[in-house]
Amino acid sequence: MEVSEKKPFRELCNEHGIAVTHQRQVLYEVMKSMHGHPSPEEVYARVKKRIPAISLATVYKNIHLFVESGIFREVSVHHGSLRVEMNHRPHHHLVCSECKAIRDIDERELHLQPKQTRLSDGFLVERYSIDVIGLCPQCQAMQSVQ
Amino acid sequence: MEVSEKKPFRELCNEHGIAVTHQRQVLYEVMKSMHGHPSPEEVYARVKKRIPAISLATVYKNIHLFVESGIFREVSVHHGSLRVEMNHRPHHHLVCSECKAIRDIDERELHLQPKQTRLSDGFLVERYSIDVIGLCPQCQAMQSVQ
DNA sequence: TTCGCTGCAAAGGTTTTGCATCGGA
DNA sequence: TCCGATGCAAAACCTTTGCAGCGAA
Repeated sequence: MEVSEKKPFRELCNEHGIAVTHQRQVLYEVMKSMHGHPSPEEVYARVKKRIPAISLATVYKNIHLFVESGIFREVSVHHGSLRVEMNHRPHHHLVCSECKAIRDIDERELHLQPKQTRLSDGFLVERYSIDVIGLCPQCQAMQSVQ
Repeated sequence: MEVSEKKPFRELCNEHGIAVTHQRQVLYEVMKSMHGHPSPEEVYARVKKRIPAISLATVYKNIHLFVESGIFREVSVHHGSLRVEMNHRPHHHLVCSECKAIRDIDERELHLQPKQTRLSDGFLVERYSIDVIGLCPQCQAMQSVQ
Protein backbone atom coordinates (compact mmCIF):
# COMPACT_ATOMS: atom_id res chain seq x y z
CA MET A 1 0.00 0.00 0.00
CA GLU A 2 3.06 2.28 -0.12
CA VAL A 3 2.05 5.11 -2.38
CA SER A 4 5.49 6.23 -3.52
CA GLU A 5 8.44 3.91 -3.23
CA LYS A 6 12.04 5.10 -3.38
CA LYS A 7 11.91 5.89 -7.05
CA PRO A 8 13.74 8.70 -8.80
CA PHE A 9 11.51 11.71 -9.18
CA ARG A 10 12.24 11.80 -12.90
CA GLU A 11 10.79 8.35 -13.29
CA LEU A 12 7.66 9.28 -11.33
CA CYS A 13 7.14 12.24 -13.64
CA ASN A 14 7.57 10.15 -16.76
CA GLU A 15 5.00 7.67 -15.51
CA HIS A 16 2.50 10.47 -15.05
CA GLY A 17 3.47 12.38 -18.16
CA ILE A 18 4.52 15.55 -16.37
CA ALA A 19 7.61 17.67 -16.91
CA VAL A 20 10.50 17.58 -14.46
CA THR A 21 10.93 21.17 -13.34
CA HIS A 22 13.15 22.50 -10.62
CA GLN A 23 10.18 23.76 -8.58
CA ARG A 24 8.42 20.43 -8.86
CA GLN A 25 11.50 18.49 -7.80
CA VAL A 26 12.17 20.63 -4.74
CA LEU A 27 8.50 20.63 -3.80
CA TYR A 28 8.46 16.85 -3.94
CA GLU A 29 11.58 16.50 -1.83
CA VAL A 30 10.40 18.99 0.75
CA MET A 31 7.02 17.30 1.01
CA LYS A 32 8.60 13.88 1.39
CA SER A 33 10.64 15.21 4.30
CA MET A 34 7.61 16.59 6.14
CA HIS A 35 5.52 14.81 8.73
CA GLY A 36 1.98 15.03 9.94
CA HIS A 37 -0.74 16.75 7.93
CA PRO A 38 0.62 20.00 6.50
CA SER A 39 -1.45 22.61 4.73
CA PRO A 40 -0.43 24.13 1.39
CA GLU A 41 0.72 27.26 3.27
CA GLU A 42 3.01 25.17 5.46
CA VAL A 43 4.48 23.41 2.44
CA TYR A 44 4.89 26.78 0.73
CA ALA A 45 6.78 28.21 3.72
CA ARG A 46 9.23 25.30 3.62
CA VAL A 47 9.77 25.37 -0.12
CA LYS A 48 10.30 29.14 -0.05
CA LYS A 49 13.46 28.56 1.97
CA ARG A 50 14.97 26.78 -1.01
CA ILE A 51 13.25 28.69 -3.82
CA PRO A 52 12.42 32.15 -2.47
CA ALA A 53 10.72 33.22 -5.72
CA ILE A 54 8.27 30.32 -5.83
CA SER A 55 4.61 31.29 -5.84
CA LEU A 56 1.82 29.88 -3.73
CA ALA A 57 -0.14 29.19 -6.92
CA THR A 58 2.59 26.86 -8.11
CA VAL A 59 2.50 25.03 -4.80
CA TYR A 60 -1.27 24.58 -5.06
CA LYS A 61 -1.09 23.48 -8.69
CA ASN A 62 1.55 20.89 -7.96
CA ILE A 63 0.00 19.55 -4.78
CA HIS A 64 -3.13 18.91 -6.82
CA LEU A 65 -1.08 17.28 -9.51
CA PHE A 66 0.64 15.03 -6.98
CA VAL A 67 -2.68 14.09 -5.40
CA GLU A 68 -4.28 13.34 -8.76
CA SER A 69 -1.30 11.21 -9.69
CA GLY A 70 -1.50 9.30 -6.43
CA ILE A 71 1.98 10.44 -5.38
CA PHE A 72 0.49 12.03 -2.27
CA ARG A 73 -2.92 11.69 -0.70
CA GLU A 74 -5.28 14.11 0.98
CA VAL A 75 -6.05 13.58 4.65
CA SER A 76 -9.75 13.74 3.94
CA VAL A 77 -11.89 13.38 0.86
CA HIS A 78 -14.20 16.01 2.39
CA HIS A 79 -11.95 19.03 2.69
CA GLY A 80 -14.31 21.41 0.89
CA SER A 81 -17.06 23.45 2.48
CA LEU A 82 -19.11 22.69 5.55
CA ARG A 83 -21.74 19.99 5.10
CA VAL A 84 -24.38 19.10 7.61
CA GLU A 85 -25.39 15.54 8.30
CA MET A 86 -29.11 14.97 8.01
CA ASN A 87 -29.13 11.25 8.70
CA HIS A 88 -29.30 10.85 12.46
CA ARG A 89 -28.96 7.09 12.47
CA PRO A 90 -25.58 5.42 12.95
CA HIS A 91 -24.12 5.23 9.48
CA HIS A 92 -21.00 5.75 7.42
CA HIS A 93 -20.25 7.12 3.97
CA LEU A 94 -19.61 5.69 0.55
CA VAL A 95 -17.57 8.31 -1.25
CA CYS A 96 -16.93 7.97 -4.95
CA SER A 97 -13.33 8.79 -5.78
CA GLU A 98 -14.39 9.98 -9.23
CA CYS A 99 -17.53 12.06 -8.84
CA LYS A 100 -17.18 12.68 -5.07
CA ALA A 101 -20.81 11.72 -4.48
CA ILE A 102 -21.58 10.72 -0.90
CA ARG A 103 -24.04 7.97 -0.08
CA ASP A 104 -24.93 6.86 3.40
CA ILE A 105 -24.56 3.27 4.43
CA ASP A 106 -26.11 1.88 7.59
CA GLU A 107 -23.60 0.97 10.26
CA ARG A 108 -24.84 -2.62 10.44
CA GLU A 109 -24.57 -3.04 6.68
CA LEU A 110 -20.81 -2.48 6.86
CA HIS A 111 -20.31 -5.57 9.03
CA LEU A 112 -17.94 -3.63 11.24
CA GLN A 113 -18.64 -2.95 14.87
CA PRO A 114 -15.66 -1.66 16.84
CA LYS A 115 -15.85 -2.28 20.54
CA GLN A 116 -12.95 -0.43 22.13
CA THR A 117 -13.58 2.84 23.92
CA ARG A 118 -10.07 3.61 25.09
CA LEU A 119 -6.93 3.14 23.07
CA SER A 120 -3.50 2.31 24.43
CA ASP A 121 -2.27 5.93 24.37
CA GLY A 122 -5.22 7.11 26.47
CA PHE A 123 -7.34 8.42 23.60
CA LEU A 124 -11.01 8.17 24.63
CA VAL A 125 -13.14 7.00 21.71
CA GLU A 126 -16.48 8.73 21.19
CA ARG A 127 -17.37 7.35 17.78
CA TYR A 128 -16.00 6.05 14.51
CA SER A 129 -16.55 7.81 11.22
CA ILE A 130 -15.79 5.62 8.25
CA ASP A 131 -15.45 6.70 4.66
CA VAL A 132 -15.57 3.85 2.22
CA ILE A 133 -13.77 5.23 -0.80
CA GLY A 134 -14.24 3.65 -4.19
CA LEU A 135 -16.23 3.84 -7.39
CA CYS A 136 -19.98 4.24 -7.52
CA PRO A 137 -21.77 2.09 -10.12
CA GLN A 138 -22.19 5.03 -12.54
CA CYS A 139 -18.49 5.89 -12.51
CA GLN A 140 -17.57 2.23 -13.01
CA ALA A 141 -19.77 2.23 -16.10
CA MET A 142 -18.10 5.43 -17.33
CA GLN A 143 -14.65 3.87 -16.90
CA SER A 144 -15.47 0.77 -18.91
CA VAL A 145 -16.88 2.90 -21.75
CA GLN A 146 -13.75 5.01 -22.11
CA MET B 1 -27.18 7.05 19.05
CA GLU B 2 -30.07 9.25 17.83
CA VAL B 3 -28.75 12.76 18.09
CA SER B 4 -32.06 14.63 18.39
CA GLU B 5 -35.22 12.82 19.38
CA LYS B 6 -38.67 14.24 18.75
CA LYS B 7 -38.35 16.93 21.36
CA PRO B 8 -39.87 20.40 21.21
CA PHE B 9 -37.39 22.91 19.92
CA ARG B 10 -37.98 25.12 22.94
CA GLU B 11 -36.82 22.33 25.21
CA LEU B 12 -33.70 21.75 23.11
CA CYS B 13 -32.85 25.45 23.40
CA ASN B 14 -33.34 25.48 27.15
CA GLU B 15 -31.03 22.51 27.52
CA HIS B 16 -28.32 24.34 25.63
CA GLY B 17 -29.01 27.75 27.14
CA ILE B 18 -29.85 29.48 23.88
CA ALA B 19 -32.74 31.80 23.11
CA VAL B 20 -35.72 30.62 21.08
CA THR B 21 -35.90 33.04 18.18
CA HIS B 22 -38.13 32.85 15.14
CA GLN B 23 -35.14 32.48 12.79
CA ARG B 24 -33.64 29.72 14.87
CA GLN B 25 -36.89 27.80 15.04
CA VAL B 26 -37.52 27.96 11.28
CA LEU B 27 -33.90 27.09 10.55
CA TYR B 28 -34.16 24.04 12.76
CA GLU B 29 -37.39 22.87 11.15
CA VAL B 30 -36.11 23.41 7.64
CA MET B 31 -32.90 21.55 8.41
CA LYS B 32 -34.77 18.65 9.97
CA SER B 33 -36.82 18.32 6.79
CA MET B 34 -33.76 18.16 4.54
CA HIS B 35 -31.94 15.06 3.39
CA GLY B 36 -28.42 14.22 2.32
CA HIS B 37 -25.50 16.52 3.06
CA PRO B 38 -26.54 20.13 2.44
CA SER B 39 -24.19 23.10 2.48
CA PRO B 40 -24.94 26.31 4.40
CA GLU B 41 -25.92 27.96 1.09
CA GLU B 42 -28.46 25.24 0.42
CA VAL B 43 -29.92 25.59 3.88
CA TYR B 44 -29.99 29.37 3.43
CA ALA B 45 -31.89 29.07 0.14
CA ARG B 46 -34.55 26.93 1.80
CA VAL B 47 -34.92 29.11 4.87
CA LYS B 48 -35.14 32.24 2.73
CA LYS B 49 -38.43 30.94 1.32
CA ARG B 50 -39.96 31.25 4.76
CA ILE B 51 -37.95 34.21 6.07
CA PRO B 52 -36.89 36.28 3.05
CA ALA B 53 -34.99 38.80 5.19
CA ILE B 54 -32.77 36.23 6.91
CA SER B 55 -29.05 36.71 6.42
CA LEU B 56 -26.48 34.12 5.47
CA ALA B 57 -24.45 35.13 8.52
CA THR B 58 -27.32 34.10 10.78
CA VAL B 59 -27.51 30.75 9.03
CA TYR B 60 -23.79 30.16 9.54
CA LYS B 61 -23.90 31.27 13.16
CA ASN B 62 -26.79 28.97 13.96
CA ILE B 63 -25.49 25.96 12.07
CA HIS B 64 -22.34 26.26 14.16
CA LEU B 65 -24.41 26.58 17.27
CA PHE B 66 -26.41 23.49 16.40
CA VAL B 67 -23.26 21.53 15.64
CA GLU B 68 -21.58 22.62 18.88
CA SER B 69 -24.70 21.65 20.80
CA GLY B 70 -24.80 18.25 19.15
CA ILE B 71 -28.21 18.93 17.60
CA PHE B 72 -26.72 18.39 14.17
CA ARG B 73 -23.43 16.93 13.09
CA GLU B 74 -20.93 17.77 10.37
CA VAL B 75 -20.38 15.22 7.62
CA SER B 76 -16.65 15.39 8.22
CA VAL B 77 -14.46 16.62 11.03
CA HIS B 78 -11.99 17.74 8.36
CA HIS B 79 -13.99 20.30 6.43
CA GLY B 80 -11.37 23.05 6.65
CA SER B 81 -8.49 23.55 4.27
CA LEU B 82 -6.59 21.02 2.19
CA ARG B 83 -4.22 18.80 4.15
CA VAL B 84 -1.69 16.44 2.69
CA GLU B 85 -1.03 13.03 4.12
CA MET B 86 2.65 12.41 4.82
CA ASN B 87 2.31 8.95 6.32
CA HIS B 88 2.36 6.52 3.43
CA ARG B 89 1.66 3.45 5.51
CA PRO B 90 -1.87 2.10 5.93
CA HIS B 91 -3.26 3.99 8.85
CA HIS B 92 -6.27 5.86 10.18
CA HIS B 93 -6.80 9.00 12.23
CA LEU B 94 -7.47 9.80 15.84
CA VAL B 95 -9.22 13.16 15.81
CA CYS B 96 -9.78 15.03 19.04
CA SER B 97 -13.28 16.48 19.16
CA GLU B 98 -12.03 19.31 21.36
CA CYS B 99 -8.71 20.52 19.97
CA LYS B 100 -9.12 18.94 16.51
CA ALA B 101 -5.61 17.48 16.65
CA ILE B 102 -5.03 14.59 14.28
CA ARG B 103 -2.85 11.64 15.21
CA ASP B 104 -2.15 8.68 13.00
CA ILE B 105 -2.88 5.18 14.15
CA ASP B 106 -1.54 2.14 12.35
CA GLU B 107 -4.19 0.12 10.58
CA ARG B 108 -3.30 -3.04 12.45
CA GLU B 109 -3.49 -1.28 15.80
CA LEU B 110 -7.18 -0.56 15.25
CA HIS B 111 -8.02 -4.27 15.16
CA LEU B 112 -10.28 -3.70 12.18
CA GLN B 113 -9.61 -5.23 8.81
CA PRO B 114 -12.51 -5.04 6.41
CA LYS B 115 -12.44 -7.66 3.68
CA GLN B 116 -15.24 -6.80 1.26
CA THR B 117 -14.36 -5.15 -2.03
CA ARG B 118 -17.81 -4.85 -3.53
CA LEU B 119 -20.94 -3.82 -1.69
CA SER B 120 -24.47 -4.97 -2.43
CA ASP B 121 -25.37 -1.87 -4.46
CA GLY B 122 -22.40 -2.34 -6.77
CA PHE B 123 -20.09 0.16 -5.09
CA LEU B 124 -16.49 -0.93 -5.70
CA VAL B 125 -14.38 -0.43 -2.57
CA GLU B 126 -10.89 0.98 -3.02
CA ARG B 127 -10.04 1.68 0.60
CA TYR B 128 -11.42 2.59 3.99
CA SER B 129 -10.63 5.85 5.73
CA ILE B 130 -11.49 5.77 9.40
CA ASP B 131 -11.65 8.71 11.76
CA VAL B 132 -11.72 7.72 15.38
CA ILE B 133 -13.30 10.72 17.05
CA GLY B 134 -12.87 11.27 20.74
CA LEU B 135 -10.79 13.06 23.33
CA CYS B 136 -7.03 13.13 23.32
CA PRO B 137 -5.36 12.69 26.74
CA GLN B 138 -4.62 16.43 27.07
CA CYS B 139 -8.24 17.43 26.49
CA GLN B 140 -9.45 14.78 28.92
CA ALA B 141 -7.18 16.33 31.55
CA MET B 142 -8.54 19.81 30.71
CA GLN B 143 -12.10 18.60 31.14
CA SER B 144 -11.53 17.08 34.55
CA VAL B 145 -9.88 20.30 35.76
CA GLN B 146 -12.79 22.53 34.78
C1' DT C 1 10.23 25.11 -31.60
C1' DT C 2 6.56 23.89 -28.92
C1' DC C 3 3.73 23.28 -25.30
C1' DG C 4 3.55 22.92 -20.63
C1' DC C 5 5.06 25.41 -16.36
C1' DT C 6 5.82 29.48 -13.58
C1' DG C 7 4.91 33.88 -11.14
C1' DC C 8 2.01 37.52 -10.51
C1' DA C 9 -2.08 39.71 -9.67
C1' DA C 10 -6.74 39.59 -9.68
C1' DA C 11 -10.92 37.19 -8.98
C1' DG C 12 -13.91 33.73 -6.80
C1' DG C 13 -15.99 31.21 -3.20
C1' DT C 14 -16.71 30.42 1.56
C1' DT C 15 -16.81 31.86 6.21
C1' DT C 16 -16.17 35.24 9.89
C1' DT C 17 -16.53 39.69 12.11
C1' DG C 18 -17.84 44.46 13.73
C1' DC C 19 -21.46 47.05 14.74
C1' DA C 20 -25.96 49.18 15.16
C1' DT C 21 -30.45 47.64 15.99
C1' DC C 22 -33.94 44.43 17.48
C1' DG C 23 -36.34 41.31 20.44
C1' DG C 24 -36.77 37.29 23.82
C1' DA C 25 -36.60 36.35 28.72
C1' DT D 1 -34.63 46.36 30.97
C1' DC D 2 -30.75 43.75 29.37
C1' DC D 3 -28.04 40.81 27.01
C1' DG D 4 -28.03 37.88 23.36
C1' DA D 5 -29.52 37.51 18.40
C1' DT D 6 -30.01 39.51 13.91
C1' DG D 7 -28.86 41.82 9.37
C1' DC D 8 -25.75 44.20 6.81
C1' DA D 9 -21.47 45.16 4.92
C1' DA D 10 -16.83 44.59 5.04
C1' DA D 11 -13.04 41.76 5.87
C1' DA D 12 -10.59 37.55 6.09
C1' DC D 13 -9.39 33.33 4.39
C1' DC D 14 -8.40 29.80 1.10
C1' DT D 15 -8.10 28.53 -3.55
C1' DT D 16 -8.38 29.14 -8.51
C1' DT D 17 -7.64 31.55 -12.82
C1' DG D 18 -5.88 34.48 -16.74
C1' DC D 19 -2.02 35.77 -18.82
C1' DA D 20 2.63 36.98 -20.32
C1' DG D 21 7.02 35.14 -20.23
C1' DC D 22 10.12 31.14 -19.36
C1' DG D 23 12.10 26.65 -19.85
C1' DA D 24 12.00 21.42 -20.43
C1' DA D 25 11.77 18.14 -24.09
